[in-house]
Amino acid sequence: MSEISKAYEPQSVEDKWYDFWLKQNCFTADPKSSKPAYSIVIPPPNVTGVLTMGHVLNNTIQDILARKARMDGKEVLWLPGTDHAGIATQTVVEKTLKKSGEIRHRDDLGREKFLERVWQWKEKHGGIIIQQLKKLGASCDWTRERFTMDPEYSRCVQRVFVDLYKKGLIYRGKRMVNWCPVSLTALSDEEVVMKEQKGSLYYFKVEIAEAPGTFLTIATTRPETIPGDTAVAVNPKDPRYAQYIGKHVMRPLPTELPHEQKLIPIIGDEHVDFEFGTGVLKVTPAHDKADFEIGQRHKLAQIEVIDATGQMNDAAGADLRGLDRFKARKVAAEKLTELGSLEKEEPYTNNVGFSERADVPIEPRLSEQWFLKYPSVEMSKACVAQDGDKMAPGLTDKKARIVVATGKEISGRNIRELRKAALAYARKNGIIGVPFENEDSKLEIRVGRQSLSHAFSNIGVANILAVCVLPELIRSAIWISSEPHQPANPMVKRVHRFIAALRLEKTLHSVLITAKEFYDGTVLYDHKIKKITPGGKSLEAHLPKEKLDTQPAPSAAIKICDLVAGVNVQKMHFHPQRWAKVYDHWMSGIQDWCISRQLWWGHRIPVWYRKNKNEDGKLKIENSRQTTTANPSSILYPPSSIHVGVEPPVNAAEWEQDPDVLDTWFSSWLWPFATMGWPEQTETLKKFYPTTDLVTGPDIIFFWVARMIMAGYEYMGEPKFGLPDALPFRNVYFTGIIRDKQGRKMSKSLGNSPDPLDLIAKYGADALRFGTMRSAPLGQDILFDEQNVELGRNFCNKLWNACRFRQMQGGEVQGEIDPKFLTSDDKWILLRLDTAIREMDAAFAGYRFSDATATLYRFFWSEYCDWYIEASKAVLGSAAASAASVSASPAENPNKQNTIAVIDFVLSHLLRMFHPFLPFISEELWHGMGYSQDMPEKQGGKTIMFAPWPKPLDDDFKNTYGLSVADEKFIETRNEFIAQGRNLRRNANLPANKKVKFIFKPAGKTAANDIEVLKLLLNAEAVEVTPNYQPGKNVLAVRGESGELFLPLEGLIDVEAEKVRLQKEVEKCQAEITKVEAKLNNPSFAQKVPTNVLEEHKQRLVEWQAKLAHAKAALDGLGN
RNA sequence: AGGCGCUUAGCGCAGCGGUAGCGCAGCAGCUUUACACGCUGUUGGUCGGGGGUUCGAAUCCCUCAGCGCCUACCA
Repeated sequence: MSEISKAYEPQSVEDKWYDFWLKQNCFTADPKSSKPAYSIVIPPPNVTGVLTMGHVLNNTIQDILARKARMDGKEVLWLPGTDHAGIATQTVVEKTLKKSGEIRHRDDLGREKFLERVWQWKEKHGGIIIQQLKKLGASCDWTRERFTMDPEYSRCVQRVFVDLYKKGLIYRGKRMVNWCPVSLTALSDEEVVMKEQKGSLYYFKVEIAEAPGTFLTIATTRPETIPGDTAVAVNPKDPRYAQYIGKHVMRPLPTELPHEQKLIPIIGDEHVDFEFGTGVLKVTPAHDKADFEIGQRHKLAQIEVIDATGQMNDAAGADLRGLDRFKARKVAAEKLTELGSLEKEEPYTNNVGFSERADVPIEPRLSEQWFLKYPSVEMSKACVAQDGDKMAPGLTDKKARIVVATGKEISGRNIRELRKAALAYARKNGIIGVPFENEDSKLEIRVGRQSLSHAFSNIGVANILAVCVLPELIRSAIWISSEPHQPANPMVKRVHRFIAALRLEKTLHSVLITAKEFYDGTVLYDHKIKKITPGGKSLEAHLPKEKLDTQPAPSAAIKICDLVAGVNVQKMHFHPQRWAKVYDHWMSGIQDWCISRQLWWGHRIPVWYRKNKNEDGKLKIENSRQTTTANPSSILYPPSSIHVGVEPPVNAAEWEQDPDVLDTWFSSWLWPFATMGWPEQTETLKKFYPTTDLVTGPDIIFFWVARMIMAGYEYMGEPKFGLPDALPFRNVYFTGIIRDKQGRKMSKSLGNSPDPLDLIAKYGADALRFGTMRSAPLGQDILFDEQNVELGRNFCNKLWNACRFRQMQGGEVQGEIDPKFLTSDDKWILLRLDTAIREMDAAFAGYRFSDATATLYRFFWSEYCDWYIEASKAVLGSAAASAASVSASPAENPNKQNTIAVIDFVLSHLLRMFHPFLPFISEELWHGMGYSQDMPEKQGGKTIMFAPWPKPLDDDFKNTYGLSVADEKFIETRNEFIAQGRNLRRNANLPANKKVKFIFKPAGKTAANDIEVLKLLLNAEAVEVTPNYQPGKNVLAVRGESGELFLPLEGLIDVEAEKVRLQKEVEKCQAEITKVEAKLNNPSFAQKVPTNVLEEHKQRLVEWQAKLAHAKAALDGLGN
């Protein structure tokens, strides 16, 4: 680094070091290492995707975590890979082929040929995003790169399918699914986005067959589905219509049907909202989810009138047949008008589900699909730490008891409000039982059934101190335990969650709760013996039975508190934690997952059906796309006609494989362990599973995070892995969403999404990383502004030049600092470094990366460069002036040598703190400055990547070098003083380049160097030290702790500006004094306030009074 | 409709019970020998409105308003 350029040029540096790291295998993870493991799996990007700002944010965070962990001495695995992204990829390839005119439909090529083309596409575009990640500096272990359609990975997917099938969790069924008429596939609920659509609400009347002349009016947004109606529903409680239940109406469409086929029944169903529309609902079981369920309840027929492509079929009648569903809507409305049935049409806006990928309205459609009942739901739900969980450990302390014992009044205008307030209070303070309002609206603490319900729903398992389960619940609990996948009422689910939570405590894993124990009374979790105490005897002994339900008084509750404490479940943490609530909510209402997709690109379902010849010679194989039969129940195959297995059946010719593939997420959810060699117990799994952190966006919390947790429990929880916990990761960091300056989402159509590669080319990868991280506070969306990247670039340049400055002082790296020669500024910067390291550690502990960058920015720029470097010139400059030649050795001047040693000390720490954020420039300077030479080969000698993360300075260090808070305080007040001195110049209207003479009247003794620093930082011609100086007229003056500083104006400059400034100062002082005095004069203030605060205020008053006196004196000095 | 979050200087944010702060932008002045991708100084705020608790509120509570996100959706 002898000829170091004036500006940092990232382009020449970045590739060089990335290649170096790769060649030296710096990113590869060794499962045999004795170091503790740190692991993270990349959220696999779409294999054919390109890097977006979202990826930049996400992967920068992961890289920061990985690099920090390496410096902490961990064996780091950052496992990269890509996702085959079924629908997205297939759609892109299909579009491209159609665009080139090669095909009109994928059927033109056929499955095999089409897949060939997708693989070709993958080969061509698949590597792009990986290369881009490398540009960003991502330190992934590329030797372990995985793709979700790698042969081994595919095997994992099939194995899991087969396993879940055998467990009875995967079933095939004819259900209402979200059908995409463009992609021609079913979608999961998560792949459907709701959008507001303007349309019409059509009111049409139908005649009641049994009461000619009587009409019912129905409101609908979808008249085209009338031919599919098989009933009309009203709410049985609706007095207007209840009388008609059981009668029939004439369905107006299709018109050509004979009379008897137009008759459909009027049914009563609670689902009907009598406030909406007319209160009469047409029921189309084949094309609406809710209607389907009504149909199930009333055993209605299902008539499909819309085909897979969104066109009306024969059943829709002659008028609509062959029409597109939207066109058909208009035609149907016209038809109704013709029939005199349409009463009115009003504009109406409603939410319609859209296919996320194809961006067209989905069509609820009956079809045969594969479904999964999620496994390990209870464990997965309970393992994520919820808000307030952290209170659990302290719940047995006084705080928890006081809440109850004090019986604090909580008010509310009505019962509902009262309950809300009570719950909020309980949540905040820890509770025993749950505050509950009784018949007189008085608050009481109730232990019992109601409290349980509230406790579970509102406070979360971890905060519950005592739980008494009553018989009614107990039966439910047993039921749900034996039927884990049955839908259950909310109360039962809560109980179940509680039990799951108990089981998470290892000692409880095998505790069985018998029906008798439940039924006999109460079940308790006894914190002391860490057991559920059966039979409820322990509780009965302390609490008379009648108190349980009726007299829940605080005193009773306290007794329980002494005996029993809550369950503390803190396994996995979300950052920010509020996402845990979202997760919990979704897990509570979890629905079976439709896992089959009518696509070709993906993992083909490992199910084969025996070919059966019909009379016509055609193969009789269930094909979901052509099924129109109305059998809603799941289809059971005799074992001889279905084969489910990883391997195809023998006599393959007699079998036909299911044509469908699996949802992409059905492979992604295995990512944390399928990438590590599962189902074998590999070295990698042993060492690196569970992973430490996961970094992802909150938008895939359901798609991916939740499912990975469930898969983790289901598959890594097996005894053979011997894991204390099966969860796939310990922390989940949710990034914000990147938006543009105006707060809009980045999108291709808006063109507001910059290409990260352009930004890297323009500013450097480090600049992009730093700029992004600096503007990305935990838990908030990020407004992207190129200015941030520019700032990152400037920052790198500043760092570059700060190091350049050190280089220009010459000499070898100075390792030894001699306490004898430390200046005040040296001590100060060392103490500031200590603070910075501590702040960094705190920021990392809380995943607050923007705080970390703020600390780096402040310490390096505002403290090190602006103050320390400038002050150090007082020491360095004098020697430099006398020995400008290159050969001049700092050794000739021990003061200079020592200051350089401090600079080297600070910079070598600083570069390491920068490294996770700025990997390239920190590495370049690490070597360029020669800091690598002092380090052991494997700890920074070869690369800064493995240099140890700086530790805060310990007391030993501080004692050795005589660092104390007083040193810090001294420089800080000195700096304020200098700022005021500079302000004097400014107020005297002196141009910055004009050298003037200051007079300094020290308050105590002052080191010579401190005076020199003063001169330098004030840009003064000289600072004369005159202990007895008496300012005359027209002398500007400021006062600080170390003394007074004067600037004689010698009649050169007008003093008005300074007068104005001083006047303002006087006013400010007076205002502050008034404020403080007002407080101090308040008798209750002095009485009630803690003494330290009182002292602080008194001290403040003295300070402001002194300042005021000084300002007034200065004003007088100017001739007032 | 429910849930969550946000509202502090022109913009982006921090502070979360004890003298209102940071960065950017703005303004003024500087080729001060590391850096103009820089240096120095500096102007901007009754902390969304209202009420309450407190000796003391940007900070805690209630309430209203606006913005955003998520979940669920009524045909």
